[in-house]
Amino acid sequence: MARPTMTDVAELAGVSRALVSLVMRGSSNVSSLRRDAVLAAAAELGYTPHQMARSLASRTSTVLGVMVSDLRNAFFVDVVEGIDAAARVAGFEMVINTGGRSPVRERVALRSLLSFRPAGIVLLSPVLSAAAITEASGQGPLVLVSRTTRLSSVDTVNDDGATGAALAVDHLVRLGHTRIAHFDGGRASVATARRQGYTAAMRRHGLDPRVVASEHTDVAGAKAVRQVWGESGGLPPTAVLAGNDFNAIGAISALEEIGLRVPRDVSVVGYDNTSLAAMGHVSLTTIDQPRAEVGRLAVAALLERVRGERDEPVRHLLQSTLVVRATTAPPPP
Amino acid sequence: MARPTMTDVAELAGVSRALVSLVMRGSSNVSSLRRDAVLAAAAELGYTPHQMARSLASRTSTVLGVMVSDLRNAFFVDVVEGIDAAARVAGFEMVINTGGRSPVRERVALRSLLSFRPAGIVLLSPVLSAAAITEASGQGPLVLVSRTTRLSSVDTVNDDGATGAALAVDHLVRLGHTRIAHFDGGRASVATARRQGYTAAMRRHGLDPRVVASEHTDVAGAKAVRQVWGESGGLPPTAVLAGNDFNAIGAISALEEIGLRVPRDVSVVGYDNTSLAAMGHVSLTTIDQPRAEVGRLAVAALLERVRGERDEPVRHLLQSTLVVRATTAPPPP
DNA sequence: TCTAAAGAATAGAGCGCTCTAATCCTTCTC
DNA sequence: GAGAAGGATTAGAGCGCTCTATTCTTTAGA
Repeated sequence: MARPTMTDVAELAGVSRALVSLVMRGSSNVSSLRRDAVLAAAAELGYTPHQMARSLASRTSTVLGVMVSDLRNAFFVDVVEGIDAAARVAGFEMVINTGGRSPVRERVALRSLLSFRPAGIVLLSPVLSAAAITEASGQGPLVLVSRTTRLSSVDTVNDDGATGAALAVDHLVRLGHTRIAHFDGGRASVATARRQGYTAAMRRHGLDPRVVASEHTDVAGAKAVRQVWGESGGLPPTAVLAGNDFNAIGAISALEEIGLRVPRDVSVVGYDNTSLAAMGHVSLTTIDQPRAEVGRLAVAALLERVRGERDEPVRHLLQSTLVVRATTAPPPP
Repeated sequence: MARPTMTDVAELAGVSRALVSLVMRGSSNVSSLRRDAVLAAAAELGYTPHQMARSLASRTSTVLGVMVSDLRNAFFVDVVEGIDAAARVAGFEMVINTGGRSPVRERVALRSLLSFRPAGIVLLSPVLSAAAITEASGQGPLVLVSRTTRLSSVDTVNDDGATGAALAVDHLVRLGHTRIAHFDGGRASVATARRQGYTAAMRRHGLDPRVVASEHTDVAGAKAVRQVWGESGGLPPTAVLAGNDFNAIGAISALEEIGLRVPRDVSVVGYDNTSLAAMGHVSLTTIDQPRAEVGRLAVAALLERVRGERDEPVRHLLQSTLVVRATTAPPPP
């Protein structure tokens, strides 16, 4: 009942264990006679190589570890799919782990991933401490997605949040808006670039930036709306650039609750173009990041390090695009 | 630069490798003197046990493999979180893999998972062939979530879709609806129970069931609406029980497009209570499954098998609850 | 016919760990 | 002070595989 091992296959095929190993690894220096015998024996026994024993003996790994800070964020899931596709093409297998946006849990998850001695690690928007990242980077190639670092042993893949935010501002200005608020992403690692891009773009247009503290959740988006429109004095914005799509959805709900129509009274732009934004019922104007490409680049960077083709860090900065849907329109007269 | 091994720690601490092994496994038969020395040495070298070598030698595994058919479905993600939490408590680590709703990819993913010789496997709503499941179940404990089987070597955790659907019908009937349609989930494995529950509940109320072929996507939901309301002859339904939340969202969009208001003109009920449904902007009446509980039960079932505490299959059928939000109301007069 | 070279197959050590059995200390008892 | 008992420690084999030599075949060349 025990699972068959290489020795079992070797015995059945009447060859040595080493030959079985060669066949399983697809070596060309094997006569087709023996190869067929080995494959037949393996099939008969239902033998499949023991991945762990294999990587232990070869001191190599075909595993790419991926730590996702938050699986509930559709953006990350799309990146994961990109990673998976690229990894499969390269003959690697992806193994995911999640940290639930908690530094402690992320640390545990990362440690668990590392205990498999993977060929490399991708951290998706980790909230981990820089120290933990430094430590992990000593164990092998490491790529950071949606987070920056100064470590030269670590590669990064980020979207150009500054340009993306500027795209949104330009779009709104073109529609005629002048009072455009930004709901900030708070401690999210991508928030800084977006905020700076927004502020710079507003200045460029000769407009006053207005950054409202918020977070990347729908609850926070709703709260920010109630705060801004609840204030007395000053004219309220006619447009909002939310920190991400979730925040935008929350904002829209809250706006409609206080009797404002989107986009007739207020325009709203999201960020990330999650599947949520695309749904007919929502139809959110938003900024799209090439998510599959993010995953692909992360894997590519990792593999370059794995193969020792590169030592210097690479910093990918991906261009975003504007996706116009139904939540933006000219401001009310 | 090579990663430290047990031998390095043993030498630095001035003890045998076996003793280091005992300390790392937390054995109580070690003097605190030696234990401290070993731990100090391990800390100094930055040693962490090599999980693969460990499980190879012990012929055991602390890995629970999880194959998720579709990470984009928030429902599964919630179950995964439940699995993760339960696994961690039991001292196991979860490793995820995804099959992208393709039988071929799922097969690859499952094989990859199995090559790690995990302690057990959870398949989340797989579209895999029954043959592949049978084969995998020979390799170790296997739990199926959101899919049924007759295999006695496999445990299952499902929600009671029939009762859940009945809950929705009862709610709508109570509001006064009599023409209630059901948008079927097609080939999704949970669709059958929901459909049967709907049909039975309608009959129980003396109403005519009306099942519309659809799928578990928003596009399909919209299409079903256009089909039903595009028909000439007969009165259209005043309420829809969608196959799941995505389908419901699509249906709502399409209804609004053809000028019908939800819930004033038509009531819509979803299924799964995904985070989507809870968002203010959507606020969907839906059926809630205890997702974290699903994950917990799956892990529990797995561990009972791992520990050899049980041989007969267990079939969990979880009760759902109705969550009333803003998409259901009495029918128009 | 003999030898060299290339190709095919294998022996055996070792990857980093666990586990069994054996050995080494203490301490306790009479 | 001898022997038993029991806890602490270690030696060494082995998990399922890969990898470096090494050996065995075969074929080609002179």
